[in-house]
Amino acid sequence: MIQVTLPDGSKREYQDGASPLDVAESISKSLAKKALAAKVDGQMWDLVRPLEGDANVAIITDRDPEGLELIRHDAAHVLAQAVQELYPDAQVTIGPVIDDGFYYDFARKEPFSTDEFEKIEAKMREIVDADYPIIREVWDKDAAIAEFKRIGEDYKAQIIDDIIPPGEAITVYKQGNWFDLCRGPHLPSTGKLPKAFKLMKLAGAYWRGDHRNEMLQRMYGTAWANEKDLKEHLHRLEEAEKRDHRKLGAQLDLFHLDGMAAAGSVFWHPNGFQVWRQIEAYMRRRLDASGYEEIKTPQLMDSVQWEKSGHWGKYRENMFIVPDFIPAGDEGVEISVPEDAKLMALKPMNCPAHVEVFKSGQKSYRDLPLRLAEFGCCHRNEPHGAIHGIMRVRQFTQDDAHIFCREDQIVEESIQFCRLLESVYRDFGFEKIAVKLSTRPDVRAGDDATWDRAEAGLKAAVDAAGLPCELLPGEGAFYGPKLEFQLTDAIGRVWQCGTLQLDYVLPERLGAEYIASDGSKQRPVMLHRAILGSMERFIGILIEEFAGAFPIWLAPVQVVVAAISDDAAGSYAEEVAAELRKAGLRAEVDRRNETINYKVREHSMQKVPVIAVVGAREADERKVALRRLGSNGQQILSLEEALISLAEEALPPDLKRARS
RNA sequence: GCCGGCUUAGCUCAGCUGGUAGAGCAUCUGAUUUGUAAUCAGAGGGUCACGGGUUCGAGUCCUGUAGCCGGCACCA
Repeated sequence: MIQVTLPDGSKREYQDGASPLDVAESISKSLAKKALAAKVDGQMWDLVRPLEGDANVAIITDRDPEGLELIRHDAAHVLAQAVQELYPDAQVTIGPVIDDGFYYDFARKEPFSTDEFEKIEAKMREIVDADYPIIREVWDKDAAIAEFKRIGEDYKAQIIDDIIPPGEAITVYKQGNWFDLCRGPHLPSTGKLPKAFKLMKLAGAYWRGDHRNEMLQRMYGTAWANEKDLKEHLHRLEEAEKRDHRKLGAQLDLFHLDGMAAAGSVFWHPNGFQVWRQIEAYMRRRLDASGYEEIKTPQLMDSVQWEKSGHWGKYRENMFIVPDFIPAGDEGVEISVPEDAKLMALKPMNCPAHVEVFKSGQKSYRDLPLRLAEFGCCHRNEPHGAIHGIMRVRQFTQDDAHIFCREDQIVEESIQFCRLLESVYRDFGFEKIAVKLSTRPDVRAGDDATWDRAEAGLKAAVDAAGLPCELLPGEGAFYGPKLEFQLTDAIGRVWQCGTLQLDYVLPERLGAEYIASDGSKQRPVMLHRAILGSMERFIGILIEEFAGAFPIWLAPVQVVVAAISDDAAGSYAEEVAAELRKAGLRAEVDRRNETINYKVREHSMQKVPVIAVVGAREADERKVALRRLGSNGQQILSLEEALISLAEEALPPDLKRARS
């Protein structure tokens, strides 16, 4: 007999060899029906796999997150089986579960087409209807390799060969006459897979994620416990698409991109640049209040400078190189660069220039920490496939700063930085910030004691700011550990925004030093840090976060004064707008010959936070009718009241705080 | 950079199996002077991304290039 403890703490006895399904059946018929798998002593377990002794058993259904994961994993297997039945020349590789679904990578000469999805989905449904039992088998490693090779599945054979230690057994799951290497667990049979799945897209993916390997064909799918959840998911995707910053950028006339004229660079329009200016002004105030000094450094620097910093050797491919010579002035004459022309490079980052500023003149320990900030415009020649809207561009402006300090100041500076960052993000409305701490890589500069201190310092800093933090062991830069602060776009893609990196190497390479209290020359430590990351990316994320409806302090146009008829209220509308501008608001007038319905609709779609409607009545009584974006009521105020309350409302969050 | 897809008016898109382009919105003009999400009418606007080919004839078929989109790789 074995004793099973259920999640509620109750204990039951079963025959030896009983499975979780027996446990479920003994509890209730309906539970047995809903059961997908089990958790045995915290480990996922097939429903019909016999228990191996006394255990804690929890039955997993599609209500559990683990259940949904099982469904998606099985959907991947069913997809693979379907594809192989339809296309016997396709080889299977891997097919994991991802957020909202799964994918499967196939090797096949001929490209798949999304036109074939319908056929594949139909075959998948057939496999579900066939209700093949999914059977777990334990195979010997060498036998498994031989078998997968025999049936022509070279990728599978290679996976087994590479990841399974010699002598260890592997598990194979069979459904019908199809089988796959898999750790499991799985549903008891294919009939248990809800048909709430859908193939979503095709993509290329390198075998084992290495660009030197051949490219496989990846099929992405989504799978849910029921039709309703699937529908909701698809609806969410549709809604998210409407928030795409590229779409809204055009609709709200914020910016445009032109891949022909300037691939990867943004043409900011008045509306978009107004948002930029508000953000920049806000950041300046925050930096000024936090002991930073703003500088401006050269866009182009001599290649010699980049050689010294080490970028020329390692990152030259990503830099824009500009030969320093005077080309022939005549039209039609082909330009040839003289061989002895000096080379310059557009800066891909600001650090070396900031070190130059630090180095000019003598620095004393009394000057530290020295915090040099710059809205630095950088150029990086990114691979063309990497460019994405305004999120990943080739010209971008970092809200960059470098803190030069003594080693014993690192922790305090890091804490201050994390607190500042947290407060800034909160002002922009971001509550959830993903923080990653990347620690020492295998190949690194500096001794372990220094790394210990540096890593502990960064950890202490995130803790002090009250931010949860995930460790990424081995992911740090070779010169120091780093913190990354990530935000998520409308469809769940994660973007790095803020960063804090410790650097002992660059001050050394470029010979930065200060005079210590004992008169000796010392190396400062350098903290690279950015809060927004890049203006472009951050604005892109803001657009998606707010679906284009910026909070009033950021909105390009804060108030539109719409006249009901030009004859009756046109000049009063001008007067109201002038007063609003005097009160510091960004206001526009709409006295076009259009109906008020039309104007309200248009400015609402342009996501203007406040529409001030004025007609004959308002002009007579010197009032305004305010209509807020997203509500259809109106608020009638005297002009004076409106000016005071709107000016207060439109104040940036930091200035609002300073008031109270 | 790699795999796949896409590219028709300022924008969103039609254009069947090849017979030299069409709608809505926007723009302009006129009428209307309007009370909270589209007033009516008229007009202008396209080398169908670009280059080459097949064909009597190409937006449509083939091919090359570029850009964009979705992933992958990259992201100091």
